[in-house]
Amino acid sequence: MSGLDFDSDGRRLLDQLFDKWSLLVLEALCDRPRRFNELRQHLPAITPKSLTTCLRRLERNGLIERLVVSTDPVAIEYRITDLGRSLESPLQAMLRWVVDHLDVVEAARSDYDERRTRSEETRSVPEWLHRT
Amino acid sequence: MSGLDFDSDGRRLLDQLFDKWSLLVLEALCDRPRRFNELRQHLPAITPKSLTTCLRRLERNGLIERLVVSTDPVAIEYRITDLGRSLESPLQAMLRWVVDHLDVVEAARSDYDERRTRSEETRSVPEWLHRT
DNA sequence: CAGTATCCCAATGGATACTG
DNA sequence: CAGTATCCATTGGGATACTG
Repeated sequence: MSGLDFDSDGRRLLDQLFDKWSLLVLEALCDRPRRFNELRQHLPAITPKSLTTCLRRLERNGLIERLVVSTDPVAIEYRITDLGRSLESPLQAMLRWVVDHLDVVEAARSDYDERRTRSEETRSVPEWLHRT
Repeated sequence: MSGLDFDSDGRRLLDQLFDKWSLLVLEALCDRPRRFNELRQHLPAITPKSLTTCLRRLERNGLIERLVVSTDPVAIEYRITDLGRSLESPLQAMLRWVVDHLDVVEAARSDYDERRTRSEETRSVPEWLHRT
């Protein structure tokens, strides 16, 4: 009754879905099919290696397809599948939440850090909390 | 027009939100406030260290609160904040998608792996794709 | 263009034991 | 009960260079 029951399978699926780039790549492909280097441009910070890994995973999970288009110099494009499309709206909702709440989360962090540093002048804030 | 524009800030926020346990912990707290060991029971595989880390992060991001309840032996409970609550429905949607599609994703994987192993008898499937 | 191949480091997170 | 302290293994992922 407490909502969803996650056994280890759910846990692991979550891992693969939410790696560092998957959500962003998936969103880019929701928009329209794209090619490898288009995606690289769209996600400026991604390295070719990471992008490859990410695309293979999404493909393996059935969320996207890799298509070899027989044009003159063959083009390779990635496009979302029906399964991937079914994730679109939950995905968009999450991403939208993130952009809509960037500032308030940021504020919460400053707040937290300040309270921490004020109350205990001795111990400094663990820096693992600081990476944005 | 391609939807959301993610600069590095969005990227990093995503990191912190989607660590290995955050979503699950957050969901557990959406249900009702819980105490440390309650959460441990609810997430059987989590270690105390990971749970602590996760809770501190969520707290720092303003999604949950840590409350010291002055009962006889003091009780400590974690409860979701309004900010955290605002994430509830996108979160539930994502988790629901996952449970609803566990089997079809699983099928897609078997499919992918089989096609791979069939087409190239030589190279075996990279095992990093195998961890469920 | 669409990747692969290496090298390498930082960080996540498991296991375990201990504590106010 | 609610953590903290260590130690340690894995790995995700960046940088860079190379290739069919």
